Amino acid sequence: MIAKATVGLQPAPFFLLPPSSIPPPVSIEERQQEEKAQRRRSIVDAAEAVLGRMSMENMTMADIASEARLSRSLLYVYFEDMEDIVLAVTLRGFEALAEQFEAAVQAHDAGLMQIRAVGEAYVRFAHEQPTYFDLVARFEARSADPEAATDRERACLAAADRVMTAMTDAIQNGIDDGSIRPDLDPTETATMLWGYTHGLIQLMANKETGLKQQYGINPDALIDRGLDFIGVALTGTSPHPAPNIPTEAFVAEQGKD
Amino acid sequence: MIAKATVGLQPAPFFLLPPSSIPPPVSIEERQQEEKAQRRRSIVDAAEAVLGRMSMENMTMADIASEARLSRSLLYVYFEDMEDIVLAVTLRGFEALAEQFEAAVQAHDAGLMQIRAVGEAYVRFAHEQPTYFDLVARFEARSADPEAATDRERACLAAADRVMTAMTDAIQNGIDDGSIRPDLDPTETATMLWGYTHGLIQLMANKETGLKQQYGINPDALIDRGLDFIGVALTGTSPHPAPNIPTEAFVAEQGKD
DNA sequence: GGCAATCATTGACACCCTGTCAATACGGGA
DNA sequence: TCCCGTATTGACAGGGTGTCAATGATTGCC
Repeated sequence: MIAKATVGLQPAPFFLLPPSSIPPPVSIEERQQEEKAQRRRSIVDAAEAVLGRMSMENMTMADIASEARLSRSLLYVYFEDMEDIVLAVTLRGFEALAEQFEAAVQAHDAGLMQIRAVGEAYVRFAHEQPTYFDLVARFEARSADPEAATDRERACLAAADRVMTAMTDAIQNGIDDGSIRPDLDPTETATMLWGYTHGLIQLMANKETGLKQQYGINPDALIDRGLDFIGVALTGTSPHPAPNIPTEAFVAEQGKD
Repeated sequence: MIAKATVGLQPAPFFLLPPSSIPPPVSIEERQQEEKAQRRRSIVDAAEAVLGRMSMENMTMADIASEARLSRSLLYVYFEDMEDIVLAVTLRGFEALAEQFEAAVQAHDAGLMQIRAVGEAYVRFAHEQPTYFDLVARFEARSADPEAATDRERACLAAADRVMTAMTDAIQNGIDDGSIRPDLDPTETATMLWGYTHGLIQLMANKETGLKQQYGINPDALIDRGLDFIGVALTGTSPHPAPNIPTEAFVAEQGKD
């Protein structure tokens, strides 16, 4: 990760600065702000590292503090409580996910392919960044109070919106280019698909071994099949000219075999 | 709630029993077992009642004990810890859900209708028994160690299996009666659908207000649309004879508008 | 009925975690 | 060098958990 450079404000040449200075900031106050932000970042880094090796329920403030080599009290200066810190890590997770989704959309032309790629990106995300995935899942499982949201919660919701937007765009593209049936509402469908894929991937992530040994299910194959399944629904015709639902009489007839 | 009657073992008429006796048990040891079970049940009742008015994170052993009018220490005699108690409530949730699913399947003849009814039953369940739904969702979000499972965890998994079986049966019925396309594997498809519907309903349950005010989405309508969507995928043809994916050239052409 | 044994129940304790606050250390400006 | 505001910390109170020895109740036996 590369820290974002301060744009449009050139620092003095390094050979004019006292040795302890850090390049970008100019005024003292500015440097103090920068240091504060840096400290905040290092706390979030520490929390992320700890979450890489233990679950959230077991993590304590002391764990984070010792990982960051700070006193526990200091964490409360920079963050409300542990929930606040965890939300900061969660925000990183959502942002990483949004980037993956946006890249997936850009990598293809046809809308249907873009949606498929988004699904595959989410599978990869869950696999390669399990810490982030767990945090995103946890956030999705929380009931979000509409108005009464923290700044940090709002930031997560905004990043989640980027995720949704990527999917909405892909669906709109698909409708425009004819690869997705036109009777779908892009926003509504994106929401549905988000719920679907999240649900399926969460199921796979958590019940993988159980499903494998109890039902003989191959997780990767199932996910593939699941994405195919969504593809069928996206291309198929509207459900309202009802499909082949047999009459009760027909079913009774079948039952005689 | 009416306690299940002990079948096939008639108690003595109540006027022949000493006033303190409880009808069914015969031997003393048997009665002690029954009392033990009753106490366990009353603890789970208490936990369920408490969960009806506060979230799991906020609940404490003291809350459960006071609701059950027992000392906190006693809870540890009957259960390992709070997790154990909560799992017992979760088991009730899974069993209630399984009953709903089985009833939904029995209420219809055509497989596709059965699956639709199962979906609607799940929506109703989430709406009418939110405590159970939250517990089921929490259980689904936990990574289940395959072998290293508590007895109580195993019981939950068994109840979850009933849920899956109801869906598998419905899909098999649908394939047999022609209302569902025959190239689907029932078990695999049931797993997929469970993940999908759970994901969608969880999304709706938690983000309802947010989606409503940010995207103008009507939750109930979205769920309906979502079940339609699944219906399309269940009836549609196999994806492998690929749908209308436009060539890159075609897309480029479209882009010129 | 009385007594010993067994079981159910409880209060008290030690430990851990959280969140706060007064006290201390640090660094810039006069 | 000293003063002042900020950063940092140790120590504390409060509350939750899980355990254990002590107490109370019930049963089996005489």
